[in-house]
Amino acid sequence: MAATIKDVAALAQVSVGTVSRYLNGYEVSEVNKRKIEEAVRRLDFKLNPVARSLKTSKSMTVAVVVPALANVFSMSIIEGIERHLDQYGYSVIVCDSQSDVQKEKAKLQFVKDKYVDGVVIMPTGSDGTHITEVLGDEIPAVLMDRLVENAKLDAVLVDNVNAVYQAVERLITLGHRRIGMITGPKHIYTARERQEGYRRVFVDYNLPMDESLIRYGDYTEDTGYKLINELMRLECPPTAVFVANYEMTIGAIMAVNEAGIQIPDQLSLIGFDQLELSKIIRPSLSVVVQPMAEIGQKAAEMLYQRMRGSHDNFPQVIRLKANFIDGQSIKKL
Amino acid sequence: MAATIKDVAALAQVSVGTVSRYLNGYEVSEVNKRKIEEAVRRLDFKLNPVARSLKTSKSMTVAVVVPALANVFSMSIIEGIERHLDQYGYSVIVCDSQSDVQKEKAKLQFVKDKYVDGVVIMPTGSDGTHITEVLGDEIPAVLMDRLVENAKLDAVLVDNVNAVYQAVERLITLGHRRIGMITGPKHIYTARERQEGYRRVFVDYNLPMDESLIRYGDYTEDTGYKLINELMRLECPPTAVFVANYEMTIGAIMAVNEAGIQIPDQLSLIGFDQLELSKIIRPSLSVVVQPMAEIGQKAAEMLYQRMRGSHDNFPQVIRLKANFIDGQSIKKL
DNA sequence: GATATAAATTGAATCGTTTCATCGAGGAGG
DNA sequence: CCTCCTCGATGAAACGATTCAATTTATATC
Repeated sequence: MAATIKDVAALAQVSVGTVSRYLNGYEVSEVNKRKIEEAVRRLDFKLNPVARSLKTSKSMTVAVVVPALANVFSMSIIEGIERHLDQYGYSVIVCDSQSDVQKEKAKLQFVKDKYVDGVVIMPTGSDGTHITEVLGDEIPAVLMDRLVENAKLDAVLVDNVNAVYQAVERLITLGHRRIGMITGPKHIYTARERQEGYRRVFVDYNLPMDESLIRYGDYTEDTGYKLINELMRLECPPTAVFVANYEMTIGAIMAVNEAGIQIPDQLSLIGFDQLELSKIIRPSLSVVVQPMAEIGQKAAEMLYQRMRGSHDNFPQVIRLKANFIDGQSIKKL
Repeated sequence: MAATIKDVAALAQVSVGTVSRYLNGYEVSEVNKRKIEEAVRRLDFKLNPVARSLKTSKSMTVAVVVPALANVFSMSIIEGIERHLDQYGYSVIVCDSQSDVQKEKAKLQFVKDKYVDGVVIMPTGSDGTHITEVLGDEIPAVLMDRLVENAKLDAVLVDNVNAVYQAVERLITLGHRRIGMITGPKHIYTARERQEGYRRVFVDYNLPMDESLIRYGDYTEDTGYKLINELMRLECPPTAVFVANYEMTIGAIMAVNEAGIQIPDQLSLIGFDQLELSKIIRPSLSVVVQPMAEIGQKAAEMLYQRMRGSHDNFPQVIRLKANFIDGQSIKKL
């Protein structure tokens, strides 16, 4: 059906080896070069990447494994990755681990078996044993957003500690003392970091910290809703709440709306991740936003270097800054 | 390095042909079956999909081409596709055409050259000539969300006409007559459909329609912002506005907030696409929501049938219903 | 037990590349 | 003129599976 390298060789009257050399950018004589180009054109020859992969064990494909595809965070990152790797001829296959470590492992095995050249992964658990276990060290992997234990890997992270620090510090300086925090599961890296940022403010300002004001959700809308209600029903409720991811922020806002709590008069609120929140909600919500496209781009860049065989200062950890966007959802006490 | 089918055959003392039969689910004698299973286990044998692809010309990969990755609509659909196709062992390559027909064509060529088994595409233009031109008819393709001219293809669409009809009808029955509409570019299928829904209500209710109240944006936040301002600055502004996609809805809400326009008292508003909008905005926004996951799932299902060689009633067009979610953003006049 | 039929097995050819040992031509140096 | 190099060209052997014609084995029938 489609022309093969043999057809090209035959038409150009050279050996297949020569055609292959030409196709892979090695020196061939001027005259052969012209003959081959002519033949390629006349046959509309396209190199078969599958056959090539079989020989080279390279697929020009990378995989991105995330706990969920359909959220702004994942997709912005994936867009960044796709855009960056596109220029080098790589394609990106996406995998949804559905926040399940078993599934994550299965997906890694799956893409490994498919001979992907690299993977960027947003791990779903705090342990990374299975990652290196499956991928070995032939397939480069880059972590993003979350660090894991028991796996030496490159990573692109956001400085959650200081992002949260900044937000909570703002609350403190405006006079808040009872500050609620709704964060993620203790076993997730980013959640721990965000919590640490919170803690540090209290330490640095030498203020007492009330552990009962920290609530651990699972990064879903439902828990955001539930936990803020818990906080507000305390006999001495917080005057401000910081919610440490997007979905939970949505849930919290819903709860607040339903309960008719006035923001910022009755409660100051800081959200996470989505600039839009600040723009469409009234009063405009103060939020911590992460540089999502940049995470994707940096991860892609790092992975690309590794796939090209560079082992410079491995494992490398890049930390990007998050921004605190001040809105009108904080009251000065 | 990794075990091959030959190693398995050698260890099990059968021919590679038999092993292959076993692996592909054909009948093998009980005793051979056991021997092969034993060998597979001991060697930790994994079938090499690349080698298989070379023989079968199937890559067990599909591509999804969308105008933009980083929006909820695309990603929800992709999630639906990935989830559905995962069970059959397919992987999903994502491609961002950046709303550029040229790039779309290039991406199609790219994935075709990679031997994908099928593609689902959300076309960026109204013409589909390049799609069939590139893909030929060996590679099945399914359109989603938008129909194109000059290409006979399966498609999964949303009944935009009636979704919009429902929303606008609601406004009419509540007494609104000057109803603004902010829709997409005239050359995009969904935009035309949404506009048609609007028009029909006026026809059916035998009411005069003011063309100047229909504004054509480009589905971005910016134009949503700009166009609603234009509408509100008319000497006789609309009492209600329907915004026909998510990004423009965001823009419109921003503009409304900035201008201090009270909803629904001074203006009734209906948004699009995102249930969240209804939940977090006060007063809760009435929205038309599309069944995004279902679009992905149906598209995947159709594509799967085609990839398996079924040609039943081609080209098949599936239309899904959108839902109108009533909020508190509409005032009874 | 002989024969016909069906089912399971074999092993080589094949898919379309890359790679590598080998070869030949042309140029430089003596 | 001869030898030594260098470089491009050659063609066959991989890569790891599937497939198919040919062959063996098992099963059924009389």
